[in-house]
Amino acid sequence: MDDIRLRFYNTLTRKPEPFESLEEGHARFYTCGPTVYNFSHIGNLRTFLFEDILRRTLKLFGWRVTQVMNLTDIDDKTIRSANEAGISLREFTDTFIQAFFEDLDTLRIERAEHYPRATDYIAEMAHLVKTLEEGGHTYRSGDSIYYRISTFPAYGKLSRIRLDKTKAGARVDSDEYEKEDARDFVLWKAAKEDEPSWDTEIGSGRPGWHLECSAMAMSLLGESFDIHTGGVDNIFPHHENEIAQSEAASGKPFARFWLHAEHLNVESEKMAKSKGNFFTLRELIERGYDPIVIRYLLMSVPYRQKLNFTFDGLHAAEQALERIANTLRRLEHTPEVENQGALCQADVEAFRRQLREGLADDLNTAKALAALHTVLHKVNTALDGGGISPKVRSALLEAFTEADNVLGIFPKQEISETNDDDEIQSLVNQRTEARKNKDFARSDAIRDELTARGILVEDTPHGPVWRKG
RNA sequence: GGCGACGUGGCCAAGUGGUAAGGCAGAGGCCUGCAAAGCCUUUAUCCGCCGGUUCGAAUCCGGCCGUCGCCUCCA
Repeated sequence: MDDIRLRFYNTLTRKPEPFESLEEGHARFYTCGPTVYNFSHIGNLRTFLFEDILRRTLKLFGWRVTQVMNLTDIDDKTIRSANEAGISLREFTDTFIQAFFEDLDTLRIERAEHYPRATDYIAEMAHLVKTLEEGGHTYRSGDSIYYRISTFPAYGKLSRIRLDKTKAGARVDSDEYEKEDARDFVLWKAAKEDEPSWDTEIGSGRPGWHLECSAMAMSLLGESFDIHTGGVDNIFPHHENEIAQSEAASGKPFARFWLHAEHLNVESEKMAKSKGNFFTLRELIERGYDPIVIRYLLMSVPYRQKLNFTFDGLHAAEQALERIANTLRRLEHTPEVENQGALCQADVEAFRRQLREGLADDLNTAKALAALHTVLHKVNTALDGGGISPKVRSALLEAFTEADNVLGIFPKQEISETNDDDEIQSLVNQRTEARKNKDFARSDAIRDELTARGILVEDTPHGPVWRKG
């Protein structure tokens, strides 16, 4: 299985490329994180989930991973919202940073190694501007500092945008500051009275958005690293500007791979507050949806495809997961057989291979999930037929653990040993007794009572199995 | 106008030259005292349309139609 090579579609080259890390065995990547002025919506989370699959896949393929995800805790929106709430910026963003981490946990998204806050890296940002100034890439207008795009010939290499062909006047620049060229962007905003500002080596003010990511990425990962990710909307101008800043300052290539997650639509429409189809994770959970169902749905479509988030889709995901859980439960409650069994080692190996091939193919989660469903079907058939031998069964469980380390969708071990377990077991036993005596009226009555308590009983060839429904 | 993505059965979706994975939903059946779970059978001679290349295309090329995204701070 060592022959399977990880490949990613690189926005920079617009081609799939085999992944190699700059540092032997160590993959370093930077992911644009949330602007913490609100709760994360499912579109945000889709991108964060894609990054979760990325880091888990890198680990599956043997890399040590260092992931950095920034927290943008200073921008126009955070400042305005904090002012409206009448609290400090720090206090305001703390709340949403905490909420953000809660949402990650809810969706079983693994923690990155670093979550730098923009406001903790002001000195680094100022220093980066200083370097750019010394290199002649900037100019000042008022007390603000701008990046002069004409000094960076490679500008546009990521987005392949040609600024001279861009539709003129498509959008009026609302910035109050004076720029020499409409294409230039602000690195450093002059201090204003009602805004937070910092005194730095380049003067007093606050950082521009693009600057934050360049400074934090280079501080924590170095001037060159392996992968940079984000949503497709970041390609231009954000990532283009990051490249311009970073490479002009360091003289070295910034990130080698650029991976971008497509957006998510809701019921075929762009998610927007004005359309009433805007969902935060919290809202969906309040409506009674299991976070794992949401996770499954979000990963059922590969990250570079638009995903149409629908309630029908949520139901389909729910059913698919139910099927997975049922098979795992069957496997757990069915005794092993002495003979060869009806599932062979080769079936397990085929599953492991297909899972890896799917993930290696630019994180094709749809393919990976299909591989899982295929092996699950084989398991069910075997369980109905010749059974599964101890040897194959243990290989299978190992393969499942490996798969779930990447997918993260298996039901968690139910450790909820409630106080009435004995009572329920007693009822189940009484029902079994009644069935033995063909007293089906009584056995059905007991089953109804259990159902009312939220307990589902299933009669298997190996006796009754019950669970909380 | 510039750059780009996409169009596969009722729905989601895999598939990038060799003859349509998988899931959900529907129908019939097996198993079951009845259920539940599971299994079996069944639903695309066809992959937006037209033309071309090829022994052979959903997959390559050209045109058309349609949907969508970005074009200065929205994942």
